[in-house]
Amino acid sequence: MEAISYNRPSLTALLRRHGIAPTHQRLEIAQVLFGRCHHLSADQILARVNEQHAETSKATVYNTLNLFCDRGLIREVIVDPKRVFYDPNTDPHHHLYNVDTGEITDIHAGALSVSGLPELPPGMVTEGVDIIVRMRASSPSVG
Amino acid sequence: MEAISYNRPSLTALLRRHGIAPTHQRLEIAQVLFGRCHHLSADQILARVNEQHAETSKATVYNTLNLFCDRGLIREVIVDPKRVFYDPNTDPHHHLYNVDTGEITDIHAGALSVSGLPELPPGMVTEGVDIIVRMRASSPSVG
DNA sequence: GCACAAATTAGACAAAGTCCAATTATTGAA
DNA sequence: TTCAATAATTGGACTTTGTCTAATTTGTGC
Ligand SMILES: [Mn+2]
Ligand SMILES: [Mn+2]
Ligand SMILES: [Zn+2]
Ligand SMILES: [Zn+2]
Repeated sequence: MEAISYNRPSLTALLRRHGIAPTHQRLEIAQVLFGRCHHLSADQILARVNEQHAETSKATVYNTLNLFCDRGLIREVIVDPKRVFYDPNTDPHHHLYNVDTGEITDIHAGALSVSGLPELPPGMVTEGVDIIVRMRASSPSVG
Repeated sequence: MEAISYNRPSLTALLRRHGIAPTHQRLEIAQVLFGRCHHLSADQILARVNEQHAETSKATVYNTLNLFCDRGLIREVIVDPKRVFYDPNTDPHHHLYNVDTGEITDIHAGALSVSGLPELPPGMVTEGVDIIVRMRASSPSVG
C-alpha cells in the first residue's frame, strides 16, 4: 500500500496526484478513508465526516466515493448484499469477512496463491480476482 | 451438484427432503431455479414464475428464496452490489463475472486450489471461500 | 470586483428487499 | 368429508442504499 500520512498537505498532494481538485469536503472524506478504520460504508463515512459539525452532504459523499474509485484512489469491496464498503488499500489483497459482526479484515496477497483458474474467453481480460473468506463463531450460541 | 430432474414429483421430493412443505408457489420457484438458467436475481425469478399467468407475489418469492437458502437448497452469490443472485448449485465452486454484461459463469472447484490462506482467529470457523474472477472485454470500445 | 467553471446541495426519485395484518391454503383428526 | 388449527401467501406500506437534478455556492483567474 502506498505510504500515506494523514495530514492535510499530504492528502491534498495525494488527490492532486490522482487529478482530483482537493476541496474541503473531499479532504474530509479522504481523511476518514485513509485514517484509522478501513472498509467503511458510505453511510459510515457520511456520519464520520459530519461528526464534529455538519459540513458534507450525502450526495457529495457518494459523488466523491465514486470519483475516488474511478481514479483508482480507493476500491469497492462487495461482500455484503446490503451495502458497498470502500477500501483505501488498492494493492491486490483479499478479505476475511465475519458474517456475524460484518467486520472485514485484509488478507495480504503475498502469501496466498491460486492455481487452476480457467482461461478466459477470447477478447476478455481479468479485471481482478476477489477472494472472500466468510467466517463465523464456531458454536453459534456458546464460545 | 445433486442430480435433479425438473418435474413436479422430483421437485416435491427435493423440497420434502429439505423439510420444506411443497406448496404450489414453492414448486414454481424451484422449477425456475433448477431449470435451465442459473444465477438469477429475485426479480428475474419473479418475472419467470409469473410469465404464463400471475400466481406468485413478490413477498413469496423473497420468503421462498430465503427459506431455500436457510435450508441449504440454494445459495446466494454476492458479486453485484445492486442485487443478490441465487445459485441452485450448492457444491463448492466459484464464479466468473462479466462486469460489462452482468453474466455469471461457474468455475468448477475441482481444478482450482488456493494455498496460503491465513489461520482464522480462535473460535472462528470458515463458512465458505468465495472466489470471484471479474472480467471485461479487453478493449472497451473495439473488439 | 466580475465572469466562468466546477463542486456542493436538498430533496425528489428509484430499486431491492422487509414487514405486517388480513386472507387463503394445507393438514390431519374426528 | 368436515372442521379447526396451523402454515403460507398476499398487497401494499415501509426502509435502506444509492442516483439524479436543478439551484446555489465556491473557487479561480482576470
Ligand atoms: Mn471538519
Ligand atoms: Mn404456472
Ligand atoms: Zn481491504
Ligand atoms: Zn454458481
